[in-house]
Amino acid sequence: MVSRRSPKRGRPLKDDAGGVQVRILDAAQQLFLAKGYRSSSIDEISELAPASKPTIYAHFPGKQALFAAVMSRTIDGLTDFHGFMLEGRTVEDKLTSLGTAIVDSVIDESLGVVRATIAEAQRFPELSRNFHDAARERSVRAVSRLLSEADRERARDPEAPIHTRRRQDTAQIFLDLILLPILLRSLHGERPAELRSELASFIKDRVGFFLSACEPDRPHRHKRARANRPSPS
Amino acid sequence: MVSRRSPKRGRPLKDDAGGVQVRILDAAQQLFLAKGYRSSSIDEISELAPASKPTIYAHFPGKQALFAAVMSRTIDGLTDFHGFMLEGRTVEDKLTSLGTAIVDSVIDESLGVVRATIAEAQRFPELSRNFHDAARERSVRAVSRLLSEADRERARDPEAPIHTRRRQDTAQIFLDLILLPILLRSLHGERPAELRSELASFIKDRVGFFLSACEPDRPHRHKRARANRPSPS
DNA sequence: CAATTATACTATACCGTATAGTTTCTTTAT
DNA sequence: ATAAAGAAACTATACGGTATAGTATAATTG
Repeated sequence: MVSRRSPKRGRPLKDDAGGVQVRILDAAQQLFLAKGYRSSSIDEISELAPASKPTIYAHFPGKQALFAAVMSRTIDGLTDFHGFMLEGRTVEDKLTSLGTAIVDSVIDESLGVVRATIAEAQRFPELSRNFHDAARERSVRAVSRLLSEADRERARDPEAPIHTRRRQDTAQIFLDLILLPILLRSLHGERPAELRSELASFIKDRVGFFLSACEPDRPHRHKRARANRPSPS
Repeated sequence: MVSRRSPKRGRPLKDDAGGVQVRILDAAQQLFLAKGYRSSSIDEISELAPASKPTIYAHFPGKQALFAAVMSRTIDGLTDFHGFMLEGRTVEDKLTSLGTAIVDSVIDESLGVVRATIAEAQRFPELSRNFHDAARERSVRAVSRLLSEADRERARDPEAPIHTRRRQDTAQIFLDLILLPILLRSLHGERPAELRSELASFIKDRVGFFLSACEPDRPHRHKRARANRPSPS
């Protein structure tokens, strides 16, 4: 009984771009992110790669190391929002488009990693912490830069650099207001299709709230229209 | 060779308050929440309860059912913030104490359930969804009520009921601004000790931002300090 | 020679069931 | 009443079957 499925054996072809290691990482990533660490077996990875088990152990000392390698690689490949551009005329439009782009990107790319790092926070504490810290820092940096840009466009105000620190806090708030709620719902299994229907109005709402706090002179859409407000006392 | 460890065997005493079932659920909860579904074995649970394996299977049809039972019970036992009171003189103080209480409560009670429901969102989709939806709804309801109260105390304004819907949105924002970031950091393994040091200033900051958006006339602490603020042009 | 494959193997872990024995509560017969 | 019989709930232990991490061996190919 010879090989039954694939006649491919022995040394890999010279042009096996990337090679076995990448195939192993790809397969492992797919399974780990979909089913978690404990429920993904080396045999499955071996079959999916495809790569024989000994080969896997030749490249990685064990399952844990493979998981760690997969996660680092996945994290490195995540979008960092630095390429995003601000579209729209008003500040509100700009921020809405930014929020939408961020949410979309995270929903299609990062859900698996986030779930995996949270699920395995006990088994791989350092990995989980590092991922979260790195993701936060990178996203805050990028959003912070974009917020500065929006601000600079709106009113030429060159005294900005002083508030760099504060501006990062503001960027963090922007992300927490818009991205986190959606992220949490997605992590709990809400399907993208259901989300998308509410997304636009949700983001618009949150951007409105965000601007209410940032722009003192802005009419306050959130609580109640200014006109209706009787002097409160 | 008779029983070596515990002489307790056979039919349970009539006043065996709670009984084996509770012991099983307790043990299962401890393990499931700490190590996840796949990494907790029935044998371990049996040993920890303590309860023999047949007994476990007499009470629950299988591991999945046991997990589901554990999660429902855990969810039912979660604090729903309804007993919380508003302390402090100013609105700011009231909201700060509310935020602190909520964050504290979630950090020491709910982390495990949240992690588990997220981790097993693929295996138990309904459970995960239901948990998230219920938790959201309950917390929003409670916070919403407390916000109304704070508002009513501040300015006697009995026209409130009209804005019920909006007020729930506001409560949701309050939670998203204050609870979610801390929750996410905790889920990624940040130790409570590290968090506590920043907590006070973080919550104060977020409450400030929240109020900036809600109270039009409020001085905007967020953007720049009140004292430092030169008339902004 | 170097990388890889197929295959078989070891050792363990785990779910779920089966068997037999123990203790306590409840019912029934006297 | 009280003793015997039975039912109920549990324990300890072992077993079947499967899955899984990791290793060993020999064959194959560039």
